[in-house]
Amino acid sequence: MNAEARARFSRRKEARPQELTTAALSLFVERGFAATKLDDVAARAGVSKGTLYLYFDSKEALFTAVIREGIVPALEQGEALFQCHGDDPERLLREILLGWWELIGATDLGGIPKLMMAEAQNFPEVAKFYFDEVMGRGRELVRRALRLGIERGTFRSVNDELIVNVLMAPLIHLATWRYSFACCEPKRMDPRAYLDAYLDLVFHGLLVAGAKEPR
Amino acid sequence: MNAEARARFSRRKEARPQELTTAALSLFVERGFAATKLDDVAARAGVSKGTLYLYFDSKEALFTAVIREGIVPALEQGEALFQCHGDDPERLLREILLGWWELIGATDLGGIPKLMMAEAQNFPEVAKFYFDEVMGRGRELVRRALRLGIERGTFRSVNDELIVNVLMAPLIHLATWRYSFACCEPKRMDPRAYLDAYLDLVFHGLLVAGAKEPR
Amino acid sequence: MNAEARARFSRRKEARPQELTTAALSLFVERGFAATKLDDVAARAGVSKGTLYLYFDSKEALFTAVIREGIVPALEQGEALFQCHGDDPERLLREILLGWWELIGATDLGGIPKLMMAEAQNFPEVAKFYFDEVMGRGRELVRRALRLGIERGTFRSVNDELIVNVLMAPLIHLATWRYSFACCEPKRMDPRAYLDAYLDLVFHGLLVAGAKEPR
Amino acid sequence: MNAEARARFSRRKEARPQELTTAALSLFVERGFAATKLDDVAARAGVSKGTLYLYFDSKEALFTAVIREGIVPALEQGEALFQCHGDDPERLLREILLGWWELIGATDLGGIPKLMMAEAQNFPEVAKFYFDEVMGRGRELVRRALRLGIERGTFRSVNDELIVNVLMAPLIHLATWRYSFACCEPKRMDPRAYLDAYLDLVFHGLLVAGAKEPR
DNA sequence: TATGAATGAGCCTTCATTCAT
DNA sequence: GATGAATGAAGGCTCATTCAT
Repeated sequence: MNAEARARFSRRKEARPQELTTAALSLFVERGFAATKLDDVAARAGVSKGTLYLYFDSKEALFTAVIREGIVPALEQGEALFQCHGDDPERLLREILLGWWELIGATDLGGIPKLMMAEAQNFPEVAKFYFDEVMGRGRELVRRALRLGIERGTFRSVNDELIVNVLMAPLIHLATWRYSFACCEPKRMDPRAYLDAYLDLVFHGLLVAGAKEPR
Repeated sequence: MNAEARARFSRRKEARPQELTTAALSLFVERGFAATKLDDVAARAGVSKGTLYLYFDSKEALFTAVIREGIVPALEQGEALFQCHGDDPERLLREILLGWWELIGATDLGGIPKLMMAEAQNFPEVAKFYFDEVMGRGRELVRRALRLGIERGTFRSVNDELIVNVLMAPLIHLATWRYSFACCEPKRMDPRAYLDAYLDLVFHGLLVAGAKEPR
Repeated sequence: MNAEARARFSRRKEARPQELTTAALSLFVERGFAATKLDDVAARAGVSKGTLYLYFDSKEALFTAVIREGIVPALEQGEALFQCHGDDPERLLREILLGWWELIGATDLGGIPKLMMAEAQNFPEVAKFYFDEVMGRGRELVRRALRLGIERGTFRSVNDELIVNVLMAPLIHLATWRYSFACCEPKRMDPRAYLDAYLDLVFHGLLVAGAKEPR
Repeated sequence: MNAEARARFSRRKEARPQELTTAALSLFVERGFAATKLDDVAARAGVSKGTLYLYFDSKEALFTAVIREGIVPALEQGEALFQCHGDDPERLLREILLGWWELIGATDLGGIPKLMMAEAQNFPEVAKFYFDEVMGRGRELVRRALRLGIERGTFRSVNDELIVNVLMAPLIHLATWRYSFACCEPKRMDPRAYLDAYLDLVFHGLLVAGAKEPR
């Protein structure tokens, strides 16, 4: 085997796990874990059923990989983005929330919250990991922005611990929507308009009365 | 068998379907539809597996009944409650939102949104029914309160169609939480405190700037 | 369900495990454990594949039951038979050896030694049970007869512990033969003649020189 | 590549088949044919799984080779050894029986009888070959010694055809033991002591009454 | 009406076999 | 010749569904 061929081959081999988790994610989100057949996962990834087992020990191991390896990169990317905007709490918070949507909610990863909520009780260990490492880190970003705004007197003095959940809920809801009731709507909801209405409400609710209008 | 015994027996017989849907709901919510075994549903309802088929044609028919017969009564009860409070939009909206929590979110029915979201794509017809008849009617209640407040000049002029979703999301999130990540929390979130922070944010966001502080 | 029907039904149900272990034994002996399909076991027992799992948790549990429940009754029967012949060592030993053949070797149980030898390393726990509870008890019978003969001066003073194995080997060999090379023989070996030659050799080897000819 | 290296490499290449059959034999004996994975055979031989198929067409072909090529050389060696001792039947027979143990029973080949008995019905053609070419030739050696002894008046007039089987059984039993119940024994049986007890019994059983004590 | 033994289609998983490198 | 990734047929096991009682 010459070097080039090995390289191509090897590139293929290294890409396999992600090809498989991507295929698995889309089907798990669409149908749920138990209702998804590994045959279909393999077919969507363009390989045979047996190939799956070269990379994952079991269906459950595949699920774990889908969650663990799916979202951590996006999370790290997000954390990197929001480490510098230290001076304007409103802008910082707005960018974090919109950034979540653009980096996760609007992408293929947007189904992970739905999937993880549906399966949390069936996979307590994965749920614990997701709760601590994924949700925990995401919430910390939001909370720091809230605290900064409160300290600066830009935001009202809210309970940041609880408000984080309230703030995230409509975003998660919107992401989940695409994989649940979207097809029931006669005319599709425009995510952009939903986000505008959401941010408008949120910042009117957060900014202190005398502050200038939210942008 | 005397008349009283017959009556009790008959009451029992008529109660069977609901005993079964109740058992099924709790398991469907906990594990998901596909991962729930009819054996377990029957056992939880205290009957044998075969008995299930005297009342429901199939597992899917059971699911349909769980959704259709589970939530419509609560919905009707809710609609009846909120038909009269016509004069104070803020109080009306607050009571609708809190009422949803108390009548649905905090009860055994609180898992239905989670269940229905998870299975919407597997049961498009049930999802359509739920979207139109359950969510549609619930959203209509909220929207009417919003419109009233806007017309009266109590609320800012928001896009009521979109804001309804934003308003409901944190409530649904809280209800779903109990069946997903609640067990991951080191110290449990207090629903009452969450609701207070939520309503505080929402009404600060909705009331016009000059209006008196939300209660 | 009336009493008679229930009885017949119930008789059926109680007989099932043994019907299944009997079918399994014959196939395990014929093909080996790993090469035997549960489909075939079920078919031979006249039931469907799923029925097997009403009575045995797994293929391995079926194997365990085949061994444990197959041979212990025969063993107990054997022990009961040979508890009384205390006065004539030669006759006692002869009857024990022939009795083993008639009660086990020549019956459907005759394949168990072959099966157990083939699978001992795959099922160490079952092997331990078989070694201790089955072989151990069988060898003890033979050894007691040997000792009695030695004490009485009928048998030469041999190492009874080791000779037990030597004595049993040709019997086990004959039983195993039926499930291995029997079909390779152009003309079938006559078990009766084999046993006669075996006993003739054994008693000529055991009896003290001066003793009268073995019968 | 210099001549020496080529030679070593080539020696290696020619040794491959035997390295593979040796690895396969040990695993087949330990676990049985069906329960042995070719992955493990290849790993034990230090090659990759694909390499196996350069030398054997299928798993069954490997089994055939294990039996055919494994034991025939030992058999030929044995036949060569015992062609000359024509004058002393007792010594001849004793050396044949002990020779079988040392050449086959005590070596890696000792598991073949166990393996072949277990798989005879699954591989009728190999069984036929083994029965005719291996067992047949071995038995013939023993039978000739028996006949010689009977003709000379050293041995009693036994049915040599049947007694051959009786004589071989304890040896095969001892060889099989190592691969079955050996690990169940609290204290291991000493093969040498077993063989002594066995030969003592056998020759006391065979020699005519008046003959001098067996050695 | 109620039961629970029986069924068999279907899925996860394994592993002998192939083949591109 | 040697490798090991890929294949897919086959088998253990589950569970929704049926039906005799």
